[in-house]
Amino acid sequence: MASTIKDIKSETGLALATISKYLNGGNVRTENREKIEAAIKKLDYRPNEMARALITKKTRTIGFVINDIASQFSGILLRYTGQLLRKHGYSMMICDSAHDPQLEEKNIRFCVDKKVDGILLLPVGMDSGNLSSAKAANVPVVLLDREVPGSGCDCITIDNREAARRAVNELARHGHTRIAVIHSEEYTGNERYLGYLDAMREHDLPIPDDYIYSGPMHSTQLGYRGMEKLMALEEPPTAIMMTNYEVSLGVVMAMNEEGLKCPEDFSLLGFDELTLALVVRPKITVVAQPMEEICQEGVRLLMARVDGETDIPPRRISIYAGIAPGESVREIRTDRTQAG
Amino acid sequence: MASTIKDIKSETGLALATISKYLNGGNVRTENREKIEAAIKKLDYRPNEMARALITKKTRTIGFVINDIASQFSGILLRYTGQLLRKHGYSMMICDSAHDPQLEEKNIRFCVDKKVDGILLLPVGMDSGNLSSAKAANVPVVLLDREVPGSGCDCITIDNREAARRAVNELARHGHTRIAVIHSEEYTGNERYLGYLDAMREHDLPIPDDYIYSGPMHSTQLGYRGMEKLMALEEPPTAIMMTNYEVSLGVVMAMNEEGLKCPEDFSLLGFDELTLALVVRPKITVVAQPMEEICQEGVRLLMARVDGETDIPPRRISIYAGIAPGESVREIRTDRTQAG
DNA sequence: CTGTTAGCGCCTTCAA
DNA sequence: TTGAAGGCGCTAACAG
Repeated sequence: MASTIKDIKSETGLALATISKYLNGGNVRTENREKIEAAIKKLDYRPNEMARALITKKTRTIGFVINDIASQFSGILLRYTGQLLRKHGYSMMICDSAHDPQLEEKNIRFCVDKKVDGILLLPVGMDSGNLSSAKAANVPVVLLDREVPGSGCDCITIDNREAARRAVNELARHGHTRIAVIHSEEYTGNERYLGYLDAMREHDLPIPDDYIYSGPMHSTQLGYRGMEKLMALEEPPTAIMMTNYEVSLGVVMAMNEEGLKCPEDFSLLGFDELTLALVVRPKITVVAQPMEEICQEGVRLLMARVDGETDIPPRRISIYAGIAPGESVREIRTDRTQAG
Repeated sequence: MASTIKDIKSETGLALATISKYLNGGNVRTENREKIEAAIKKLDYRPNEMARALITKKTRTIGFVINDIASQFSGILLRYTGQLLRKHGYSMMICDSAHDPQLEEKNIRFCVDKKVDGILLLPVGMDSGNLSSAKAANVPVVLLDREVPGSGCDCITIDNREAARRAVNELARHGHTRIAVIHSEEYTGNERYLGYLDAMREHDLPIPDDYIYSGPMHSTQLGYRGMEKLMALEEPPTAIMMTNYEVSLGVVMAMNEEGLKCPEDFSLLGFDELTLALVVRPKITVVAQPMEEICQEGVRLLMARVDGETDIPPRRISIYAGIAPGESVREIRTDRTQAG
């Protein structure tokens, strides 16, 4: 058995309240403080967090419910967030929703049951019903990377639609007119698809149905399947906009298997500056999400809510995401395909 | 305020014990059960896990303390482990040590303070002192992927040394005699380095100091720096053994920057069948770690310990890791370099 | 099967 | 500043 505050009591002969006050940073006579400190060291005493939380109703723990822990993007977000929370004296409890909305609901409930002080959520879907347990228990939730309509939560995203629009503009500026998109129907995938449409209309470019490939969620498979289709087209596109990192992986795999090269055969434009952008040659041009900033803002807002800020209505913070240039977009001079 | 068991009491008029028994799966008169269930639904009652854990001393939560949450290998391990634990009715609390042994010590202590029932540890270093808080609190720990000498814990690893030996044999079989290694001084890096030495001696191959590049820990930087050095050698190796995934990333990046190709300029052999092995052409030959099996065994052993198995001495389970062939190793016919 | 009675380990009034 | 007493929400003996 671990030692308890009572053991400290019998060791020092002091009253429980005195010891408790010391533990919580109160003023105690120097003489007694030394006694207590000695006893703590001797008995290797550690306060029981459960008992403490039972009374104070604070665990100094934040739950991070994440859509897909196996994705690289998640890993980096979690790394930053963990560091930031630690600076605030908070610990982090991570739960993986594995792309499953029902699991997400369970995870949120689990965090609430574990009495976390707040939740960071990178949501799987768009269903604000998943948040009901947190709402009922008055646990503040901050959304990261994706919005959930009607959630009433603070939310940090990048300017997805606008960034996608700028990216596709880049393709048009290089003379591309046959531009395809592979996107998911998730929040980010859809926003980026809308940005693609914005840019295409802006430049008065044709948008054949064949040039739009979509699936329920971002995955390597989605990119792979989409690229297979696009390559098989009678009049294939010259450029492809890939709405997320995993999709990009799939596209590159499909091209590899066909022995096709970028940018000679296809110009590519993706999202996120992760492994792929570092190791594949030529380097792929991507929209680079400022992940550290997303985490900073998210933690800042959540800490404010946890500290009792309750009167302020939900905020939506949109962070600018720039384009990190690579060599995956070639110049097209005439209407016909031609090496750049 | 959330409702408590007392609210159920006043709602139903039953005694606390009856309700408690129902909650814990005991037999209750049908009539009362229906009353309780109705009250629970009406008040949206959820048992307070803290109060419950305070008495039972069981949280049904496992802590997973991981060396580097940003690595892909970790992400996949966490995904599998979370699924397996869930099947056992356990939840998982993930803590990132970010390659920092001191943080690892804090993380383990944090898990112990949070009263987890057991800990899965993918350790940063070799210091069993980090485990003292778990030892003192009698919290079982199972080591994953890496051993910690003197830890007295169950441990699941692959046959690192043997797998590396087999891998280097493969290089020798293709006629390579000038084989270099880039390794870390961490447990896995070192074991794999020993396997390299085994194979080199077995084939009576020279091991110039220049062909061995090492650093304190696995990182992209280590691979990048190492490859820079190897490429600059007067008599460079023809093949390179990379002792982990991040190292491989760095090596490929360095080769890309010099415009060198695999396998024409260098034959490569790595570890882990992750993104790199999927998207880089030619495909890189790697030692493929059976990650799912590692997790299964780890969870199995930990569950046994948690269920009170205390008399059995620590077990070391070593899992066979095979080679997933790619096209990154070319054939060498004569002593001189020659395209395969 | 049900109800009563003690606590789990700690914090927080109060009075001294 | 200190000590005694009560209670956070729940479970685990008992006795009925």
